Amino acid sequence: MRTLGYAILSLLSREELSGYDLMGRMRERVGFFWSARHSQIYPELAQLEEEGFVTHRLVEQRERPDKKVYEITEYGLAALKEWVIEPPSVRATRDEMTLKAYSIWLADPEEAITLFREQEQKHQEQLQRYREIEAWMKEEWGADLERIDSHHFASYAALRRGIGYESEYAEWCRWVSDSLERGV
Amino acid sequence: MRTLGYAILSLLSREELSGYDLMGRMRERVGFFWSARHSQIYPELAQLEEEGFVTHRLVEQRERPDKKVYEITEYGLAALKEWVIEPPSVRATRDEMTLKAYSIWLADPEEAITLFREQEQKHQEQLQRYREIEAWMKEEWGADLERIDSHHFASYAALRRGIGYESEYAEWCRWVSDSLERGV
DNA sequence: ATTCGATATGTCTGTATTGACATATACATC
DNA sequence: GATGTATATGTCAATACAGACATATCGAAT
Repeated sequence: MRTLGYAILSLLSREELSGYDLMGRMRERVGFFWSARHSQIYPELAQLEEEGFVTHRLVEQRERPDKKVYEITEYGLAALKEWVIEPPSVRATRDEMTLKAYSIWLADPEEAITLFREQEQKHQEQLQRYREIEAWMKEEWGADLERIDSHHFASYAALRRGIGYESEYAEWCRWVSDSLERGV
Repeated sequence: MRTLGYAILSLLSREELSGYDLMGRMRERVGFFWSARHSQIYPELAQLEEEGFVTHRLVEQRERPDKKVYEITEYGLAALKEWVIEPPSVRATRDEMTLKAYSIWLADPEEAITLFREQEQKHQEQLQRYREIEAWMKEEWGADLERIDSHHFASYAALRRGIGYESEYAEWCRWVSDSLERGV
């Protein structure tokens, strides 16, 4: 199956969601390591349903347009459980900034410094947002964060990756811009 | 222009290469942050030539099949220099392991531990390879690594990102598997 | 009344990327 | 002579993904 399919199942295993709400959850919860536009999500939901991984029911609403609420099936949950412990499909890491760094010797140092300082700032800001969520999780969920069969633990594990990633990225940007500044 | 086009230009700005040799260089030098199959590289070279960024000449060989050797043009070098200091196009980070971690609460702990230990090992091994290259660079290039207009500095800057990335990834995998083991 | 924004669900086209298919040369080994 | 491997260059089909196009409901504000 498609990784996007599992990303959707991973959200539906926690709560029932409409396509629209799924978009929001995707952005909030798993957006930093998997994302998709609605133009990809709606067809994927249809296919998941065709394959028997999810079902939907129509929910009529008074104050908003009606919606289709999707629920994971037993079969879908079983597929998700299997996928979780399988080795990941080898997928090339692609990072444009590292590629730019590889050609940084051709650049005007001042302009390169500006670029890397800006990027450092962006990753620093994202890191800050994650740290705030981390503080909130610890406050709100407490000891649940250590219960490995709790979805709170799983959320925290993913967040830790976000923190580590942004932290390392910001540090690297700082190292590059500092090196450029020393070399000017 | 396409990022792959710049990846190719970044290699051709350092040396002339045939499509086949470009494949090799791509794998060795920038493979960990940008990669492509030959089925993408050959058409890309043709398009870069059509757009005036590169030119090629035929080189006849005796002990091997003949080849097309590509060279970056002045125009191509100017385009590369501009691209290097431009902010990167926003590209979604996608990481399947983090997505799996988000659903780890559904998994059998023993099997999850195996998965994350294996992944830790893989990233640790890659980190080791990078550290060896780092040692070689320091030995071989010495003070050049601090000359910001030297391509050796740029190579080192990219390598540092690889080291940071793998180091952080391995550490995260270890944290996850240790947490799972404590929780069993 | 109209306009705007949030909610809600879709389709379509183009590009990026992978994996398979396809072909040819030259050397080394069996 | 046959087989395998590295070198060398391509095409083609399918999938993944982004961005644009398209439509409709409902509440709030003008």
